[in-house]
Amino acid sequence: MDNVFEALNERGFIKQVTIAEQVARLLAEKQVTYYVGFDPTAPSLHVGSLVPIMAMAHLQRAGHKPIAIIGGGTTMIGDPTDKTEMRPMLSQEQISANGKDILAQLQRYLNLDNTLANAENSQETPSRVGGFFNNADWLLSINYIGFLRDIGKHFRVNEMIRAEGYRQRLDRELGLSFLEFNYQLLQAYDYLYLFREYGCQLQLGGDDQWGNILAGVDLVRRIEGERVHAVTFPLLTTASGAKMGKTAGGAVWLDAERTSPYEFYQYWINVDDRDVSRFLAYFTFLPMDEVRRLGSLEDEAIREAKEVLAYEVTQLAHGKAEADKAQAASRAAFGGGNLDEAEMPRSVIAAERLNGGIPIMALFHEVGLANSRSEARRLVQQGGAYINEKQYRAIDMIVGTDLLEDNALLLRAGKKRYHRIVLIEN
RNA sequence: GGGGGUAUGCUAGAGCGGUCAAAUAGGGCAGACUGUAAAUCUGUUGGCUAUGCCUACGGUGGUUCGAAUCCAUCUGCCCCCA
Repeated sequence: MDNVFEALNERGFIKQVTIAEQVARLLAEKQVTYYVGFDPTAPSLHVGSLVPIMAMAHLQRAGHKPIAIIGGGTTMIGDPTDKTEMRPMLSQEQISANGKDILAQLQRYLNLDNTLANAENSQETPSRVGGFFNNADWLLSINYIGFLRDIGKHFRVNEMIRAEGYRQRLDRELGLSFLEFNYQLLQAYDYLYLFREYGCQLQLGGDDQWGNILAGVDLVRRIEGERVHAVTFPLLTTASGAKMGKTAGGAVWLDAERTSPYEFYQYWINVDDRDVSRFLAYFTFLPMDEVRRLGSLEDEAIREAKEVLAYEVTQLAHGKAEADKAQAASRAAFGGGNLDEAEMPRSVIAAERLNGGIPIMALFHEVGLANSRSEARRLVQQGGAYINEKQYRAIDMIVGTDLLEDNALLLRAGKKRYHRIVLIEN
């Protein structure tokens, strides 16, 4: 095993560590079981989760054993650390359904045994294959009095309220419900449980989880007398300060249904110049030499780096075929390539509708390039509406068959959003 | 349990009873510039069968010719006292 810890550090994954030398040595000496928790409130992960996923993948490639858990139990509490608001409470069915989808996504990056999804697939289990669990499995059945006596007694309230996350909530007017106050205990208990059942010795998470993770570290030490470890990732923001992975239409999801490979690719190729080298280090497996080379490109040349970034990340998330298509489409749309071949959002309409003519506003609205007719109207008025790369500014424009090229129309809204309309007979 | 405060558009946050689809900022969108970048400038930002109409200012019900603005009540949140 090479030095993964150093590799992770070099790639920028490490923000805080319990004891760096110990963790580095541990990872160098033997196979370590490590875990990361994922939020199961949506049926898909988004690009923000790629940081922990990539870190896990690096570790697994280095021979260590991952465990991914979804917080079916803790989600029912709501982590007060993300002080914005309480997370929505979902039913257990919903959470485990989401969990299945999330597992499928994780499996693109990690070799995980899908105990949760379908048991039939468990052939031989190589030792590196990781696990995937829902902490509801052990949290839901907890006996209150027993938990208080066994676990609760190890937590000092004065210590807890001194912690940053809680203090903020207490200082502000938001307040903190008793329910939320218990979140940390449950997360700590997860760690204890995974240590006991699977010998898990390392938990990784976002830096906002530091306090919660340490609570688990302490709990294991107090009860089991064993030293386990914690590593946090820096919380990613883009160079312009926005939260990573947010875009006009909302989050950038890993699910191809929610964010098409093309859009996904576009997200990455459009990142701020200043983010390119960091992102290459985080989100691709390219050797650091290559990352540094690409990252040092300047001005126009940096587009090469962005293209590599977009291609690599898309390939990891959606596979080579999709990445190739997304790349071709992007080149076509922005590099003067062949737009006809390009893979882009498309829809079909009946030929006879076009014979009658369709108002331009209705057309842009219908294909989703505008959220309402009013928005479409604005788009047209402001010169953002193009058909076959020709701008149309008249709101009373009627689109008819005369505009067809190869039996299709290429709509464009603004600079970057394309949509192809293909005619079908009947 | 008692007293007080607050609830506005994507967010934050103004808003004399009429001239409020609602100031301002951020965000979004579009245009110019450019490298599918950043910064900057300009326009725009509820919906629609569109110089007008409809729906909106926590819910409901009132007062009024007329309410986001007044009253009652309900709900949520916050603060103080117990």
